Amino acid sequence: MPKKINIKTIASELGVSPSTVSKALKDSHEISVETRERIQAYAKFYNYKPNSLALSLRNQKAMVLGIIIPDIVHHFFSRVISGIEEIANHKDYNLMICISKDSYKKEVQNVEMLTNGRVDGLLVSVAIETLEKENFEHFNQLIEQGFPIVFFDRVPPDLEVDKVIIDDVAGGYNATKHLIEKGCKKLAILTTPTHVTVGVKRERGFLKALKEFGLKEYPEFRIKIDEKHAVESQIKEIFAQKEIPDGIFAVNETYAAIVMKMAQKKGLKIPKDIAIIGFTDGLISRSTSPSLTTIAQHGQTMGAEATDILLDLIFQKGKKDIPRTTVISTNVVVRDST
Amino acid sequence: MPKKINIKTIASELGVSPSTVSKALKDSHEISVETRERIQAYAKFYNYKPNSLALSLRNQKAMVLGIIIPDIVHHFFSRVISGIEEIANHKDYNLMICISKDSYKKEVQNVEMLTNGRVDGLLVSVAIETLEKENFEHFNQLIEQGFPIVFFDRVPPDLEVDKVIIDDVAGGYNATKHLIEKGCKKLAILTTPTHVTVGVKRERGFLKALKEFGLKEYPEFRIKIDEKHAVESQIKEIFAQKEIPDGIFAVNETYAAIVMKMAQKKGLKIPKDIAIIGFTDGLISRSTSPSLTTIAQHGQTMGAEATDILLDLIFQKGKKDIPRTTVISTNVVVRDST
DNA sequence: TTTAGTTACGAAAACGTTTTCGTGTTAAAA
DNA sequence: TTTTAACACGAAAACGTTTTCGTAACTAAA
Repeated sequence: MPKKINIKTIASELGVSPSTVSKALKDSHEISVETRERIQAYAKFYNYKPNSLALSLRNQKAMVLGIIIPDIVHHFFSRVISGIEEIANHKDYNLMICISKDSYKKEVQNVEMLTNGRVDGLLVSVAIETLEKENFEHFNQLIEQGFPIVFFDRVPPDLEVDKVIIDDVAGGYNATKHLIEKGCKKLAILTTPTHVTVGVKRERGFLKALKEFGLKEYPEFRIKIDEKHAVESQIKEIFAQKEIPDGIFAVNETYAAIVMKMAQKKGLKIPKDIAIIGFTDGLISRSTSPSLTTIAQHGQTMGAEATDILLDLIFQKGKKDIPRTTVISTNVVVRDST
Repeated sequence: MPKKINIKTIASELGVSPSTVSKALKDSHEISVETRERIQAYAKFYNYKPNSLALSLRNQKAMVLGIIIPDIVHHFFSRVISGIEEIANHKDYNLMICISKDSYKKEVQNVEMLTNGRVDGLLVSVAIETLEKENFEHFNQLIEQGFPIVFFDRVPPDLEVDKVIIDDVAGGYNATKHLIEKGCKKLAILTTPTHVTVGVKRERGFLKALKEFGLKEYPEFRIKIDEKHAVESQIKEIFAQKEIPDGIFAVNETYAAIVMKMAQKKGLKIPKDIAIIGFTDGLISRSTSPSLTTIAQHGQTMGAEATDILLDLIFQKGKKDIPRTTVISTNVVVRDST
């Protein structure tokens, strides 16, 4: 098989100019039928494909969307990407994915590398370290330049920018409400440190539900889990009290699965002695025994929605609408743990 | 903030030529110290970043690696990508990910789109449909052109090309051996249709172990699951026999989790009545009750290994070594289901 | 026969870089 | 004073396209 071929070689090989070749390949009527066919046949035979880089440079369009996520080994993010891919693919856009590993530095690097002509727009879920630092300068510059960008899931709190988020407060509220409706009175929550926005919001929904239904708050049943240390030993606190809760809301699947196992090890029956509800309807929820009632997050929908917005932004570049925040609602998936 | 700036604007703004700017930014000693500093200061102030497309076009290097995978919502593939990312990132390469959705057509499109200057090399796990069709023409062309390409996990069987695979036969063998050592005599296997190479290989290992240890084969306990239909009803066959098996080898995590639940529903104790072993050490295995003994696949290692090979290929472009097949070994992760 | 209008193609610029090769100026050596 | 060398910069080509504009040749109308 011969090496990769380009317009210039076709031109010189066929004794015409590059312009003629370019036009012929686009079926321009500027070129005579014979010449056109001759060129097209040659191109087909040698399997000519235009160089994307040259095209992008010329057209000032990369036909690529950039994604920056904290982690890829993560069911929810995979689903989001899947949603993004679906929409992007439909409009002939391709994906360039970078992983920040929740590091501020890597995120800054990723942003810089992607926004220099490589991509036409950016979909970002912010790194935890960035959220802790509260330093969004790298995004600010882009936004002021009018670079198309949409944030999803983990978003910078006070930035005037398009966002797609899960309705975490409502999710937390509904999860709690579900537990209460199942008859739980003493509720525990396994949540995250305060800088993880989603955890905080779910917790807020939890508290809201408690208040609304007139249930007591048990501070000793509110565990903020720091993943830097052993998760189990932190959860153990719940069972160390003289009175254990009769319902647990875990702000993610993993915590829910862990606490379920720990409870079972203590001889507690689920949901009879303790009901457990998780967040994120991933693979884990289905495979625990009993299977886990959860709040489904619809990551795919989130990805699709964010991409729709981004493509709008790219398309109507220039005239900027005011940024909007889109909320993806959740729903309770009832299984056997409640 | 001003708009994005480039070398030309810097040049005209500062009354020098583009060449001077380019050299100054690279600290060339061809340019006087004052001019250099003037240009660098200006560039820094206006946050100049070179356009990657132009660079790639000029250098004939994209500094991007292409990945084609069948699916991204898949723990194993996520891990592979994570491994790829780690190595690639170390060498300043970025990732462009395409998802074939196991469709032949999409895979061909992906290959074409990636290999036209956009990426310097390709990492591919082949779509199921392609394996069924046994049509690898789109890869053949690349290989003959000497385009750097490495296949992983799902590889084209008879192509002279670099591959990184899991030692599935050994994995299946070890899984089966483990069951036998635990005292199982009547072994069942939940496997895939014949065109899924990995399933077939794991099954081969299974059969090899049976033979070696002198155990009987039970054709009625060999279920080839077709995911196009309800998985449960196919598995049910196992329990419909008058004698049920005392050990089950599932060629993936999902089947293992499903059969475990079904067995439990029949009132069987695990591992007392039936031992179960899965394949792929993912999230599910940890969260079932009892937790699942599995064969760990080391997806991350596979990704890293494949990337190492690909980068070698890219680096020593031209002088082609003979293609090698690298085998990533597995190991048994013993948990509570056996 | 002149003019106007097609037809069919090529030259050149542009996208944003880098790099090779000149070249004009100045300073040092002969 | 002339030659040589170093210095500091610019022009231009190249990467692979597309597109605007120009124009030679031919055809048809006046």
